Amino acid sequence: MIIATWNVNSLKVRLPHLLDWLQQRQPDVVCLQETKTEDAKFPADDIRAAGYEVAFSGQKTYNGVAILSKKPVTDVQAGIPGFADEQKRVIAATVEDVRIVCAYIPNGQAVDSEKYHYKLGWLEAFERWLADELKRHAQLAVLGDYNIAPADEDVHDPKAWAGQVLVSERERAAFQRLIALELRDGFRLFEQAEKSYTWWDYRMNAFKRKMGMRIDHILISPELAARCTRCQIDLEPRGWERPSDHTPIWAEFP
DNA sequence: ATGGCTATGTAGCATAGA
Repeated sequence: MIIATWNVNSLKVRLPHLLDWLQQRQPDVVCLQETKTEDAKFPADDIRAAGYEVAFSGQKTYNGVAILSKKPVTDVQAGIPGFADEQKRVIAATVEDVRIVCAYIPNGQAVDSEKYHYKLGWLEAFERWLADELKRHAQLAVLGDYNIAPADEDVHDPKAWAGQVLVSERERAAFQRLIALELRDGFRLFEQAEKSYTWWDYRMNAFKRKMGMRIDHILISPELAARCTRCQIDLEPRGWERPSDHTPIWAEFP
């Protein structure tokens, strides 16, 4: 089984890229973020025609998440239980024996802004919920755009970014609390190339200049980690015409 | 270099992303 995550930055614009990538990579499960599409306009028929079941929770203009799966999905849950949030940032579903959580964690805008505090509160609720999910599901995978670069090696210019949103202490501490629940950073289970990133700014040729950040992650429970044989960032779609600013990352469980 | 790009909603720019 291959599970993947990709912030598509508008599913409407990126649908051709998504369909090409599904055809090429043949992932079993794909988590999408920033679909920016209300449910009534979700392109479910195109995705089903490509051989995937799909569960989605979206809104106009902002946010929006979806889970695609070749196998049937059950127990679909949108949003964090008990946490009131207008923004469509989470959907979870079970595929075979694996619990999949797809998350678009808030950006936070700037340290100590209103949105930053929303991000920290959101992460607190997320952590509480995941602790509960871990008790119920031995095989748990939490995929998505975390909007946190966990360590300096995940940042192209750590000095320039020091203390800023995406790398600030409080955000990284929140990320480490997820790890402390007994979730592993799938990407770091394996040796990886230096300057491995999942997001590059559209401006200033950042992708070509390798000026990126690793902010999209696949966190997995110990039982899944024991089964994981590979975890890779797929750079190819970021080089396509009119790309998302994020590129997919996937993990394999034979 | 406090800009630089892209997407959306909506009709000339504002907001948001990261």
